[in-house]
Amino acid sequence: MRHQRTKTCGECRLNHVGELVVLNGWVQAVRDHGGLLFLDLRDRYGFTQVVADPAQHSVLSEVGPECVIAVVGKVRARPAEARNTNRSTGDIEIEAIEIELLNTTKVPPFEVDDECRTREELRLEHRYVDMRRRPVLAAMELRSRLNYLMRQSMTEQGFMEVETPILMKTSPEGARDFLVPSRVHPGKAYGLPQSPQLFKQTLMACGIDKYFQICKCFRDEDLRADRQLEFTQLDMEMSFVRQEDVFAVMERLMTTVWRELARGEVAAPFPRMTWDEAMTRFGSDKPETRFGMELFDFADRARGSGFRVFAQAMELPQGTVRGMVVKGGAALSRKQIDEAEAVAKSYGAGGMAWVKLTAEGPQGSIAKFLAADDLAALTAAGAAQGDLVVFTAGRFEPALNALGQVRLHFGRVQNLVDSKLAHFVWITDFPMFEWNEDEKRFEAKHHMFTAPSEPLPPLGGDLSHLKASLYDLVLNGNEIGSGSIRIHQPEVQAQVFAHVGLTPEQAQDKFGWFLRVLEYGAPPHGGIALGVDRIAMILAGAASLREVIAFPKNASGICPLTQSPSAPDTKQWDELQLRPVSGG
RNA sequence: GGGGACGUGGCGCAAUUGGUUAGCGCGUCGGCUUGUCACGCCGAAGGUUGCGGGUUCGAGUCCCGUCGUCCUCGCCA
Repeated sequence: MRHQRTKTCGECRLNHVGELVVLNGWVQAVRDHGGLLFLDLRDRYGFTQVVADPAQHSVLSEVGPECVIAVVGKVRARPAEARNTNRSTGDIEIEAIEIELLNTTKVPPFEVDDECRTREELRLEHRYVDMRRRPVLAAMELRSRLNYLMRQSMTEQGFMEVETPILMKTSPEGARDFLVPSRVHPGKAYGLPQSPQLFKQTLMACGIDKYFQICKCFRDEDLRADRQLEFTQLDMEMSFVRQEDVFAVMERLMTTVWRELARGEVAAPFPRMTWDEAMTRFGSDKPETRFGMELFDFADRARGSGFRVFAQAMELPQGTVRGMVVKGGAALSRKQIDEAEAVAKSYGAGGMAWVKLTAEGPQGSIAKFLAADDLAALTAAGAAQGDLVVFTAGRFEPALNALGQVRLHFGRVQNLVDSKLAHFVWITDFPMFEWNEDEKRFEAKHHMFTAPSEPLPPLGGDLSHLKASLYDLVLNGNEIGSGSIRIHQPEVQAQVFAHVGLTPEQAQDKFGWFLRVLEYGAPPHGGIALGVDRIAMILAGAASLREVIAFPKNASGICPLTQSPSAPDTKQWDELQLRPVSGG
């Protein structure tokens, strides 16, 4: 490169007129008028128009879109009628004196413009072309700002950033670990962190008091639009605190972030809602609170109902029947109602009962079973003529969850959500354990290090109603953070290990080192981890995490750019004393 | 592992009920063009319709299989 830039492509204005400048960048477009040629030069900072006489610059015959060039030239004002008010540099242009071709390009796989006119597969395969597009660049810049604001807020609030290991001990519960085989210790493997959980708790025992880290976490599970194999967390932990202290730190952080990046004020403190309330009102532990259509309890009416599905549901342990009023829903077609039922079924409901309240009386699958008292109960729940009422029946969580999903479905199709709103809400008092039907045992709902909010029952006792000091931060129906007050007493920790079915030997083998941490004066502590990718996605208004990750994996976990994962060669396997079982 | 959608020149799309030589826009290449900024005008090249098999006189279109991408259920402490 002979000519190094003295200005970026977004820099020159009328006050630079007359200056001799050098620009470096990519050719966005060439407009050849024969005796006069215009060329838009682009870099991260903007576009600048270059004017040249093709006869004086033979190199121009080789220059096309996405070539990399240097332009030496003089800034001049454009003729008044030729100014471009759509661009910040539109009042000036560069009169080319010399053009240096820094690199040519193959014909790009797609055009570099703001509109996305190609499939994502191709964009990600050629991310180095795709990211030259302004919207992609803007998402990357947004993320950079987000990282900066998070670091700044946490540092200002007295938190210390500490890095924890990526190669660590694998752990049994929770998501599947990524394993990294050890060469030096054949047959053994490190696990990549699903989160730095135990290290950050250990840092509390270390006396760090306030820790944070923006860190990568890894979970070997199937991907989704909002889930990647590796993702970024803002991880934090603090000592001698109650959950309100954690909330206050996060509220200061999020209000700052929203003020700076969403150009909208968010009021703190955020509303709080217990898990029971979220489930019963919204049918979700991550309620979308930007519209109403709340669920109501129909259990009392369902008991002994002539409609057998309702009556039988009430016989189940934790059995319930819940309803929801869809305003104006009596006008919906059978097909639209069937679609809603399909949603309920896809989330495990046996079906979705419904009744239309029409001028001719109740109509629909369960109309004939509804007595006057039942109809009065629907009216009390807010239903009126012209509405549709839908129901699910079954065990508490599946029945409510299915109806909650139907609620989201109607919210979408009826356009009930104002997408400009940002509703933060803390969900508190989660159940501590969850019954795993496959393994016939209780397992931790969050993780095994969460403190119970009440004393643990004796071993073998019913754990289903036990609540934990466990909380999620929810934004517009998205879980964006999850945390808890932790166990800091080794005896309590040992009890929890026992309750989830770990023998003392297993507990020692997997977590003995951590029990010793607690035995040497660990302080009471708690914390939270925020999903940075999801927050960036919401701020960017993107539909997929991939839009805010520079080099994301596709839905099957393949990196479209590098084609990882790839097959190690024989020598690599040999060094690890490993070999694939099948040919591969 | 299950369900759904999609796959046609480099890119985005079209092609009636199975029927002529698979068409259009963008891009690419060549020519013309001194005020464009999605420049314009003229011309050209570019296709194993993802892959394999089948039905048929005839398949982009129908059937079976397979691969890939996306969405999703399970899964994700």
